[in-house]
Amino acid sequence: MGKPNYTISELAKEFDVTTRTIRFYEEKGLVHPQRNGQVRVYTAADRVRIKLILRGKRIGMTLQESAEVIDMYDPDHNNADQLRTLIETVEARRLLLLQQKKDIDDMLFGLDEVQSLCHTALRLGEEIIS
Amino acid sequence: MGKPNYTISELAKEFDVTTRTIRFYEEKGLVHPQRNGQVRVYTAADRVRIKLILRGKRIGMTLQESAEVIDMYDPDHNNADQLRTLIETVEARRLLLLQQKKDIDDMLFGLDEVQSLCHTALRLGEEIIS
DNA sequence: TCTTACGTTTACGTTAACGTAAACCAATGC
DNA sequence: GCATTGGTTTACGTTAACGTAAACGTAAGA
Repeated sequence: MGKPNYTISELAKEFDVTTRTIRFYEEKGLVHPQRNGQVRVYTAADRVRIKLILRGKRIGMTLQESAEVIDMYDPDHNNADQLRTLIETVEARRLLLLQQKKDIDDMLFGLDEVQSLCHTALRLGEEIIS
Repeated sequence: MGKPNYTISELAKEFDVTTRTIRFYEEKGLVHPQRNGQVRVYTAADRVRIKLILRGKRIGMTLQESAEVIDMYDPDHNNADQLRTLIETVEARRLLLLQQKKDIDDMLFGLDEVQSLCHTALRLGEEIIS
């Protein structure tokens, strides 16, 4: 019943990465699995961290950047100064993300145009045949 | 009056990259500036290509991926088979971009939460003082 | 008992995307 | 005339994010 635990290969399969990758993330301090003797035991929290890392990767973040974003979630920021610094960090990251969304929208728009041209060209080709 | 041309350092300054970077893109076949004797002369088209490359970089695309996307724009795809292949490529890329948008939105949502927590914590701190 | 599956550490190899430095040429201002 | 500015090629160096391989431990199953 308690919290579910995971082996390294379970997580590797779920997220479609190699075990090497997961151990590498640990090496870089991005996850901290417990140990049962020698073998690594991953908690649900570890699993979420890996998920967030991979989400970051998909939008081109480095592991360090993902680590920073993840660190924003944990409440180890006690005093007001740290909170204000964190808020600024969050705002900076937000701006980057918004720029990325704009870049993606621009690119999607470009793809729309390409697609239209393709379809038009195909239709013209068919007309000639018919 | 004619089309504007650019030196390598003009473009480097405009896009905030080094000249080394621009020459590297040429080395990889991403731009093909003309020459005035030894020196490179960049056209408006070259400038756009560099712009698109950097846009791709911002959302985590490799140079090769950017090159592929850029190649979608040029109409060197003559026959129907090539057009259909291109349409599939466009669709695949579109799916990737939509996933990226979702990832960004998820991350923005997370940042919203973090920000709320920060502000709440700061307000509580002020109350104690007042 | 032996092999098969899964885990471990250690360490060298690899690719992408430039950085950095050397050594050189060409026009320009003083 | 000569230093400065901006361009060139060539080539080795660097960082991130793993891949790959060796060499080993261990528990389960035929």
